[in-house]
Amino acid sequence: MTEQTTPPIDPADDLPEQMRVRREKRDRLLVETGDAYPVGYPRTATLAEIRARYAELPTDTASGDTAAVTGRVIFIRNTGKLCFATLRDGDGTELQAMLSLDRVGADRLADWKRLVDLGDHVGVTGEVITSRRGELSVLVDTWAVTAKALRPLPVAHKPLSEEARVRQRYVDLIVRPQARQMVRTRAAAVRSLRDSLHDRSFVEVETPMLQLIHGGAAARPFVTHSNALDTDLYLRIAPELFLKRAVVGGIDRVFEINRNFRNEGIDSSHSPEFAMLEAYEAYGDYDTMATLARQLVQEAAVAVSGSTVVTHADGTELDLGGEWRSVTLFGVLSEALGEEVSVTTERARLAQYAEKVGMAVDPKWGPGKLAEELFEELVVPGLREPTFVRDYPEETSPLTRSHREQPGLTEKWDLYVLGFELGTAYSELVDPVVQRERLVAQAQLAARGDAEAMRLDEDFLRAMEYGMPPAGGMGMGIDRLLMALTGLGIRETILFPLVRAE
RNA sequence: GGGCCGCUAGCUCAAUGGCAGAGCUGUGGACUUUUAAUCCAUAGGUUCAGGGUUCGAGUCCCUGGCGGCCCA
Repeated sequence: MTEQTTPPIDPADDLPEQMRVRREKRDRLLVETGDAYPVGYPRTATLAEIRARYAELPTDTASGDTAAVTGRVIFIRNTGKLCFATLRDGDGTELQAMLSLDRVGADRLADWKRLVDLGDHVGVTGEVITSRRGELSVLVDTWAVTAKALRPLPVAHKPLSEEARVRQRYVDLIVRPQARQMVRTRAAAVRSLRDSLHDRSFVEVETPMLQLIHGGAAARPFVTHSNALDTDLYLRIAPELFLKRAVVGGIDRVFEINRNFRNEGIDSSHSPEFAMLEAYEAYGDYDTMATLARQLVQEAAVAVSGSTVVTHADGTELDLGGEWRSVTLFGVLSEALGEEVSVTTERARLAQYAEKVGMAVDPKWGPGKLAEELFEELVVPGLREPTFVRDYPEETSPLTRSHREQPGLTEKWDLYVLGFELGTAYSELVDPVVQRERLVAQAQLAARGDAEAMRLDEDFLRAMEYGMPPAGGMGMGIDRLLMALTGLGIRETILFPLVRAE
């Protein structure tokens, strides 16, 4: 129940002291200087421009030039008659401002000490000089608060808790250079992917996020609702079926970089929304896609770090250069088991291996799925260097062309690095009759309650019946790529990852 | 879904069942060359929420919330 007659309690009354103090400073700025949030500041140079222009200015020298600069106060040291502040620009460049009694006068010096806090945005105008310690500085004549911060910054030299970093990324970005760097690293990597694909005549398209039927992968979808159509829609789990429609229509080299949504677990390597590159190339196959994937990653590494050898946050190096190791699924699994297994190995024997290593076996798994599970358990954690794992069983890859030489296998590879899957590619299945058979089988699984199985997409099958050229298709996780390039967890690579409500 | 660990000042963290603390931050003061400045003084708490045991609970028990790790 709301009491209408009494005025609401001033929320400021209930604030922690430090926020109350900052609000009072804001009020004083409004009253005494007219504004705490002016429309701008007559800036003549960015901090980076000043740093570049006066890089050679010797210690304890006055340049004779006046500049007006802006930045967030990230460091402040006030003494009796001389104050120092470090300003930082959005690009991370820092520059010192110095306020001396003889330049700004007693009143404005007192104002500075009284009203300016760590975290405020300010503009300062004065001569560009170097301090006695050689620090490039603006010796201030006039200054203004351009945006008063009402919340204190966290302690600069203690790491924020993991949770605070993710929930308040804006604070993380202010206090942690690596967080700012990740934003730019990610942008550089994504830009590199686009440039590399454009260089190879791939056309970028955007296909539906909202789909009537979700398909192209095995995953549980998010469901939403269209009021206009009065029908449920799915957030896409993959763009695959639309990109193939585009190839049918003659977009021979096509790609999309966009988000997929999977209504599944959230942990250090899984986000419910994740960015993905998918590319299709008419008259390509899984070999041309392997070359493409390798070049995309190597060019992204160079774009991000200048070398195909990337250095991770913990200091370890990862060499992404050269040709990459290429193995077959059953070859590398046989190696791990110490005995030869193949796609024709009976399920019972594979189940024995699973039991031996203490793996839980789902009775619904066929021999192909069982082999893949064994591979994931025994082999994947050790795949640190980039490795193509080729030739998966037909059983688990319904949208993949059968192997041109080996019955029961498909022309599919998964690319592993640092023990996780970075990408996957197929020689695409383009026979519409076989495609329909396999999709019908999947739909029957769905009817038995397998939420991950695909429903039958008749429009996709109709498109295929018009004839899709032979093609290679490839998918790569963008967040995973950033993990490979930086060695960080997925929540660090995503600027604003989904978190539970506070 | 299961198990374990955590949640205390703005931030990072202490505190045998017995007065809820430190550093940084803040506030007041000193200091015209600081670089995580220094010195003096000082403020700041619904200990995640609710319930229970107890003379007494941040601490023990129960329920819930949020987070992390491991497992499925």
